[in-house]
Amino acid sequence: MRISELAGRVGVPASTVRYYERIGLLTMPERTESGYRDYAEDDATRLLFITRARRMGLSCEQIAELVPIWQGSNCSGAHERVGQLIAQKKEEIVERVAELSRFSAQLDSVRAALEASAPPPACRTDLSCCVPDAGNAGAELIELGRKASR
Amino acid sequence: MRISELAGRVGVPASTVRYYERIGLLTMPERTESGYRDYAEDDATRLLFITRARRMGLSCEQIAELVPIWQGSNCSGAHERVGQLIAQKKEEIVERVAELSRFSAQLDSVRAALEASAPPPACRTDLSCCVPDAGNAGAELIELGRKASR
DNA sequence: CTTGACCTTGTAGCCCAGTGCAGGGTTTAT
DNA sequence: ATAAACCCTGCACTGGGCTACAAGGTCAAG
Repeated sequence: MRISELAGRVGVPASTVRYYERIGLLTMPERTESGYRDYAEDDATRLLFITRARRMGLSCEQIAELVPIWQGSNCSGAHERVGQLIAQKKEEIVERVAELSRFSAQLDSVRAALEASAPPPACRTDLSCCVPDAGNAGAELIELGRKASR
Repeated sequence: MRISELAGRVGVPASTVRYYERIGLLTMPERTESGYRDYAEDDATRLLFITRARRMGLSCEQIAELVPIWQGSNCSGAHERVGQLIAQKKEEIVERVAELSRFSAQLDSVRAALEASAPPPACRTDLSCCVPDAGNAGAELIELGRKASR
């Protein structure tokens, strides 16, 4: 498939695909007679992995380290390195989740404070005040955090 | 307290504190006779909030929107807006946590695949070995990926 | 056989979030 | 009273991750 089809499927601009190739995140694809890039299905999968990892806040450099492992393509001495890397990533994730739940708690307390301080009538003209419960997201977060850390 | 003490407490360079002031994330503090910035305790709390939010991947712009709310300082018509914003942020957080835990699971399955395939001794010297069960791990990742995207 | 949509390379530019001077002034310790 | 350690402003620069543009080649439809 041509570059714009690949890009379109995954939802990134073609320029980004070329950029990923340039920095080595995507391998150089086959070329047609006339020099057009010609991608295989695998490339779509790989690009998808990359874009997801990006959305999760991994840098291109980190992804570059992860991709060959994900594709199971690098050998010699990789085993312990991989274990190391994965353990490290998971630690980061656990820490991140913990921070997220703390942040969520902060947000909760702000809302609680706002609701507790009966909004002075002056404050609003009418506006049936203050959001209904935004869900027990806090508890859910902690639960998720525990799962993630196992 | 002076800028470097504030910065030191929160663990950022003083230059970053000045930067946050410049872009409006931190309000301009008192000044000493000689023009030095002179911070109060509150500023430390606020800076901490900011750095946490940054570490969680919020942009400075998003934080700028959040900070005045967090400090409960803007009234008139803020109530429903606040609730909205907080609910939205929390949704984002929940989604983010979910993604993180899915990613963590992906990493687990990669490691599991690697460990299952007892590292062949040949692997050390012979570059042609390459992780046997890689294909399987890949499939699993794609499966996980599909789940994630739903 | 031309028009328009695609592709190529290369280089340059953008935005964000800082970071690092230069060229000064101030405070504190010895 | 002098050195070290801080502080000030302003401006330039970096690095990551794209994104746009120029100048051209390819290809299918009308």
